[in-house]
Amino acid sequence: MSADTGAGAPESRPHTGRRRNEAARQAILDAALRLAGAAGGEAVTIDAIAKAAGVGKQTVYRWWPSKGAVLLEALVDRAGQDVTVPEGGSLREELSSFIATTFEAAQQEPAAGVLRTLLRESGRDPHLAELLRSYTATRRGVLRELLERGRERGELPAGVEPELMVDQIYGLFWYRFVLGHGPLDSGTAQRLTDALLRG
Amino acid sequence: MSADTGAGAPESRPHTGRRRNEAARQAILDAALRLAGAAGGEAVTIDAIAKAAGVGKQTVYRWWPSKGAVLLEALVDRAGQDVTVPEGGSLREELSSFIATTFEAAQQEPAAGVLRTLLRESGRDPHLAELLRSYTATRRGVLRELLERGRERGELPAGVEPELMVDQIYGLFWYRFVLGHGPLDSGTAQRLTDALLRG
Amino acid sequence: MSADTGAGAPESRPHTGRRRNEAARQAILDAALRLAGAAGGEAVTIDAIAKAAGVGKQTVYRWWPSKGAVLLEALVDRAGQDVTVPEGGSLREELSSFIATTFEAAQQEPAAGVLRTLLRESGRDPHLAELLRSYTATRRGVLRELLERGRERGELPAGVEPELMVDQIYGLFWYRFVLGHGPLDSGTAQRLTDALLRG
Amino acid sequence: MSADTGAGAPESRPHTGRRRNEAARQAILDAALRLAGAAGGEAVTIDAIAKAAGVGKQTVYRWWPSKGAVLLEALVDRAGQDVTVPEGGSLREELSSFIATTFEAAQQEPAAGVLRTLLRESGRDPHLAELLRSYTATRRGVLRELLERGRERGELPAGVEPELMVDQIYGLFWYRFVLGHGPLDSGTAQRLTDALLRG
DNA sequence: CGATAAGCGAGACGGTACGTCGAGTCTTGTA
DNA sequence: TACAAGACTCGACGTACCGTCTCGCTTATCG
Repeated sequence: MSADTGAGAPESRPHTGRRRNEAARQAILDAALRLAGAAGGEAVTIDAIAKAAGVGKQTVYRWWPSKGAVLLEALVDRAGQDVTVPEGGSLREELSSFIATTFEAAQQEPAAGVLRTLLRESGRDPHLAELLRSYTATRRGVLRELLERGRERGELPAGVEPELMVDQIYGLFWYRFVLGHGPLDSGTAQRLTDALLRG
Repeated sequence: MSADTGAGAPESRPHTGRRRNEAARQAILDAALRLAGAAGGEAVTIDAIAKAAGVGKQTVYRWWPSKGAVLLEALVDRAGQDVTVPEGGSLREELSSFIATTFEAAQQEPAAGVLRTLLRESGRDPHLAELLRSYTATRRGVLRELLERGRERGELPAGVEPELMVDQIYGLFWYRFVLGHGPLDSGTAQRLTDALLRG
Repeated sequence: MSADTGAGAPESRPHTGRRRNEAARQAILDAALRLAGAAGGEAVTIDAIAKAAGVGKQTVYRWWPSKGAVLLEALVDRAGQDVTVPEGGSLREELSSFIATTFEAAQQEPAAGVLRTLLRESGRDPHLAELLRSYTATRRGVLRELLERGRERGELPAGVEPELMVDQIYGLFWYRFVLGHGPLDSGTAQRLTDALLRG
Repeated sequence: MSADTGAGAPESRPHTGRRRNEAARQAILDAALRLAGAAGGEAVTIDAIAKAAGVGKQTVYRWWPSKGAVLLEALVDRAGQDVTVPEGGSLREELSSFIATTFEAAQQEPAAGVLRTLLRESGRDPHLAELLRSYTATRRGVLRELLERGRERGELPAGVEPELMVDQIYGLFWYRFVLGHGPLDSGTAQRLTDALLRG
């Protein structure tokens, strides 16, 4: 996400100069998460993040192209791992559990605030939109694998397309998350699962 | 949407002074639509709309609370009526047609640009978020009625919740519309319909 | 200096929109003078001027191209008029008095601070350099007229060039003002006058 | 000018580690001169000098307190020696020649650019202002000696103060050099000499 | 009719955040 | 210990929009 993670090629000039300050990176991500979570959707400015992290604004811009990129990395680093893929049950159980966990995790701060801010910023910032696209693709991939495993076990109704199912699930999630007109609780997760696996 | 010019309450002083300039209203809506459609996601500022409409900024603020409210009204006035509810077929036919029409209508300019801009602005502007909430509620209502009519005709599988179905449909639509990772064509509409009515 | 001073041509569209706020203009000039005088040569930032004047930064930039332009206008408006041209004496008396007054006026705050800041900024800002050039040209013109009047009365030694004399006077002034290695008092003014009129 | 590398005091540890790289010093001075001369008044940043010299920024700061100090040393080392004091003529001849040479030398690149940059920076940098003060004091000293030798030969008019004459000469020079409103040629040098020695 | 009350185009106003630039300092690995 | 490289904190820069507030003018309605 941030600096060159891959590289690998030892290009003769391995590195010169001062290294990236990992403490600063952590402080920035912490501050971003804290502000986005606390403000719950309020305006989170780069100046505020930098000040809260005790860091120069330039240090933020040096490593991230935009506010949203910071938040996305913060989300992935900090709040991303709490949706673990359930294993060892029927597809119905696994799917229902996965959906319920996703719903719950996304609605707790600071994740909820971060998601809202990400959505807001992605409208302005094409680069973030791209990052968000690949982030969601990853998430869809996880869910899709869960479904594929179910299909291999013969638990998926005939004629069902995993691709479409995945988008129905995440689509409903985002739709309700943004508009807030309906609940995102475990009951909903259960009913959605039933509807999807019906037939 | 805009301020009620009617003033239904029979106050002692019903109206004095110059009336609202309808031409200006049209020019503003036109300009908003044009900019949002053309830029296709670019920044649409109030200054730009006012200038493009040959209008003072105050004239915009006098009648609409925010940029987004202008766009929403433009959408409803101009690009809203092309999703007509199909009647006189099986539920499967009606639903598939409705979804396909919705998909298609939303992907043509200027509607697509306007929708994108609305989404973007709704993140910043709580007032617009509210408007958008009620706008989408209206749309959901239309779809829901279609489903209810189908249920009355006994065409809905048992145990199906229209509320959830509606959100699966619009959820998938927005999810793909925003991220653009999958198609929103008539084939998708058909497969989605099949999946929903399965069982 | 600031807004359209000349114009004159009534161009059919005399004016539209809100007028320039004269109070803001005064507040900005006051603040600039105060800061430049108090700091005595310290960094005077646009932000500081705007804040001190209770004005948005944009209002400064709307009317002046740079910090220095503000200061120059402040100088001309406020601190410019205290060097009055003496009349009704011998050239020697007039000149000596003019020089002494110039020396004295320039060394009092806020004028001194403003002059120093102007000099400093003119190095960075070509536009200000131009303004400063024309400002100093005006000042030279005044002194030159004084000399010409003396010449007409036959009080100027033969073979003397007023142009050169003017630059000797102002040159010495700026040289000592900037470097501070010698006094700029009435004694110096007297001796300089004597040296120039000798022969 | 730069840090005394000598370390004359016989401490127990006269020197440890790597010695100063003379090539780097030369490269820095070269680069500074080149940039100041080429840009002719443009912004000369420390980063730019360091990069142009193929040197780390720290190496500049290790040996010079500021950008201006670099430039001043460059000026003294490279462009300073071309104003030789003429000897063996009448005071009038010597003075006229000295002034003309000064005028000419200062107007050629890179000296002119360096002088302008020095002047500009001295406004920001108090340390440089001090250096510049002592540099100009040296120059004044040279000119003053020339005048004193003339006085001893009885070539100076009675009642003339060398101190004032020196400042009239250098004052006029800087004044015209900065503002550029009048020529600094040999004719001017001649007329200035005549004016100063009149009487 | 005049008085009063809007609406209008224009644009200046106080603010807030932006993303960039340069300064001087600090931290690497290498020489 | 100096050096090239380059990351760091800091502070000012000039710009972009925001939503509000005058201006002078143009319509309308009312007494």
